[in-house]
Amino acid sequence: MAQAVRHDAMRARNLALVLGEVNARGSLTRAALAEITGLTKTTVSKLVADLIEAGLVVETGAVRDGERGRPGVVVRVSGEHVASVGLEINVDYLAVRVVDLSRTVRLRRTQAVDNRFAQPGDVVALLRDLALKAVDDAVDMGLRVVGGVLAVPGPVDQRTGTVHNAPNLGWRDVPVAALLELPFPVQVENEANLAALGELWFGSGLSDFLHVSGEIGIGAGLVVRGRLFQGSHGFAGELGHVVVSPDGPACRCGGKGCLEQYASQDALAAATGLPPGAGPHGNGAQRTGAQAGGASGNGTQATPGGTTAGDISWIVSRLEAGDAAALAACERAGWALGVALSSAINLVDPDTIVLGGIYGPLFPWIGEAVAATLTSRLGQMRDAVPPVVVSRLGTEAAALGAAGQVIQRVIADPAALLQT
Amino acid sequence: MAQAVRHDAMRARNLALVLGEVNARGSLTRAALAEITGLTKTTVSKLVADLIEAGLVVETGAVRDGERGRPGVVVRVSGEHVASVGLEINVDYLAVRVVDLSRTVRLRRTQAVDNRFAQPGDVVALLRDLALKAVDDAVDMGLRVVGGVLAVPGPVDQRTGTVHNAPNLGWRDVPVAALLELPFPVQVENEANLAALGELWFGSGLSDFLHVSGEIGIGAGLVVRGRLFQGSHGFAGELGHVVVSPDGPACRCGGKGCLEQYASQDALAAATGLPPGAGPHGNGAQRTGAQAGGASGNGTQATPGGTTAGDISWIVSRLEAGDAAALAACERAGWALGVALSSAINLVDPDTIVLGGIYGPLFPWIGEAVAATLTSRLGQMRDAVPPVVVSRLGTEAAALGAAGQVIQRVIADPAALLQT
DNA sequence: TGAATTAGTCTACGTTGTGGACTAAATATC
DNA sequence: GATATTTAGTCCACAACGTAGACTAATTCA
Repeated sequence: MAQAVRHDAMRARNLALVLGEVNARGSLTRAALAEITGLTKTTVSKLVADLIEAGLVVETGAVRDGERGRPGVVVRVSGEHVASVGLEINVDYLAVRVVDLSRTVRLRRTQAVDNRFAQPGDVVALLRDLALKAVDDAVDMGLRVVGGVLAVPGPVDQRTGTVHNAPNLGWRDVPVAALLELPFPVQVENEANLAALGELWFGSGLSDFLHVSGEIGIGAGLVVRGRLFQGSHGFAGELGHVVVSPDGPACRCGGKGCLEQYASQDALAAATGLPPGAGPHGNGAQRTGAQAGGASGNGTQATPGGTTAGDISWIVSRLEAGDAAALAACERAGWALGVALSSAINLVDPDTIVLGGIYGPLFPWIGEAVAATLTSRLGQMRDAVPPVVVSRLGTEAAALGAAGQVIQRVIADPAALLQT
Repeated sequence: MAQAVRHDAMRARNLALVLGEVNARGSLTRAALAEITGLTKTTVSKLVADLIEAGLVVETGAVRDGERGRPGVVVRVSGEHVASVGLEINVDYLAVRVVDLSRTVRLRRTQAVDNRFAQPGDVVALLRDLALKAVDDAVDMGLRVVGGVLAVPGPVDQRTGTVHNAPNLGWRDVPVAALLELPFPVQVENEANLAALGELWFGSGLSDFLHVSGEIGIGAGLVVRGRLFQGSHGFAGELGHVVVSPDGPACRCGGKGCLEQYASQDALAAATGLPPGAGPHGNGAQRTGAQAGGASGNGTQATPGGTTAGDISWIVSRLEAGDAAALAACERAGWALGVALSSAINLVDPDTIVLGGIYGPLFPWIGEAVAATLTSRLGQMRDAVPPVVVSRLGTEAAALGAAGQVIQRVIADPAALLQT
């Protein structure tokens, strides 16, 4: 529910307003800030002084010149003091990113591991080591890490920081946030949502889009006017289980003909001719063992062994070689993605479709089929069919979005930081 | 973009907070308000005094008693002064509702007309007459009408108050808001969205749901935490064109196998055996003529003549008589609705599904099929499949939601009203 | 009848933004 | 090169609003 506004809340709000404008426009003089915000020069000066004292903003020596009159002193967001960590647990790697307040990536660390062979506790312990090392390095750079967010491939209970169900990791009800016990608050979020936020803050500059994360599963994150849409329980965006064909192949979710059966990494690998559990990495027996250790309910899946990230480069190599099966698989996946997206567009009305994850490398072979399907299904009713574009961010998107979310929170409420 | 907070904005916010609590909890003493809002008794008293002076709130003689100590004076939202009008243009009727600030419906007026035989200008002129008469009556009751909202069956450009495309009326780019020229601001909105808001404010008391409006077309409105989700351009909720079967019957939208082809009023009437254009009202020749005057692009539809509201009671009578074709049509419609809703649930994660419009009278024959389809498609992945319930509001939902939206705006920002 | 308890008002005060005067630092003009 | 003009930023008296706690009012309990 809404909160009472007292003088301190008024101040907090105006601090956020000023910092937000500095953040959005790069660098500004106090005079320009007064003009934009509608506050008086006096007030803006006081607010900026507070922000400078807190180390969130710096005066650059540079002054705005050219016009006549006294030149203003330009301020910009300072990346020298405050930072956040973005963490990611995925099927075949762990990732840590440190991002400063000016949204500069200060540290990138990715470690390849096969998490399907490991217990949740071990995975989290390894991630914890990586995170603590990264924080140490950040401190050496003079940065203060104020918080972190962890991306996991599956739906999450945000309140408790528990991973509800991550089928590709074989996790069920794992209290990751508690297990991590880092020296700052850590929030846990669905990878697909964070990848969308990564695209928002580190991508092409759009602020209204549906971001599709193609991985072992297929998730999506909807950003409307710069804000993530989460649904009633935070489980929105399960694009992978949108119906493509109501009597199509059975899916692990219990439905039939879900998008994942046509366009997930596993489906593409199988259709291209990769034998189940016989990809470039590991072997079938080992994998099955790992799965039995954790996952359940995957019995109905077409490729019970699952695939690894290496498989996607194998598929790309087949496509580049002109392999007919691979090309046909992409054509079909593109069509299915188009069908599912046409439902999504009718329901949530996104401005643009951004394809990320495996659809990045596969874009040359599926982009056109997706766009063509959308045009044929939507073109008659609408003035404009949402354009389909590819994300520039690779597998980084989720970890960057995770780090960015903490930064976003500081920008949106700098007063919370001043008090401590 | 966010706005600067000055003293007046602080006050406006706190006025809204107090009024909002009074509105939400029915009636409260100043002391209770101070407790709930966290404001001091002094401040609450001042705010309440302003609200009383503006006529938005009244002291009821009644006092809260039972406990010891001085009894408090209870205040509640006053329905005696401020009111709004909800307007609706639909295929076969015009509706006007006057609702006061306490959300009591003060005036109901519905006029049956066949708007497919009329020019937009004539329809709007008739509605204008109805609205002005209703406003006169409201004034006689001592009410001041502060605004209105108009519900139309189709997507709308809210900024300009233009109906983009209402296929069932045969309207295209009609500037309704301008044509209406009522003596207060009127906003135009999609009927499906307003029906969802009607359900929110006048229905079963839920604040998280997807409301499905079954009519000639099928629309939906998503309410999350008491707020309507609109999408990037305000066109979200087009459930009627969600894919049920990608190679199903052609739809006027250009797609194939859209939900409307299975579960719209027209589809049900046709499947029950109503010959195209030969329903209880009018005849085929007349209808075709009316359609040619306005609509276009309906050539591929199964029942080009369309149906009228009377047809739904005809279908219900067939169902009550045990007609096999009608029962099968409902079974199929329920299944299709379930398939489309399973996609919607995966994408937007609603808490509850509320079926309204024609699905109200049809609920006994389709409710179970919808729920069963949802359970079979979603049950394995989720702890809980959203329950499917029926709306208590009949055809009134949209007009009530329209009126309610103005009331909601006053509650959310009473200060805006005080200034005038 | 008086003590206890709770509701609401009154008054001095603190915090924050405002508006206009004032100082500072640049360019334009003669 | 001196002076006018223009724009940036600071200073100070003031106004708006919420706060805190004393105070009055109205009820129940003993």
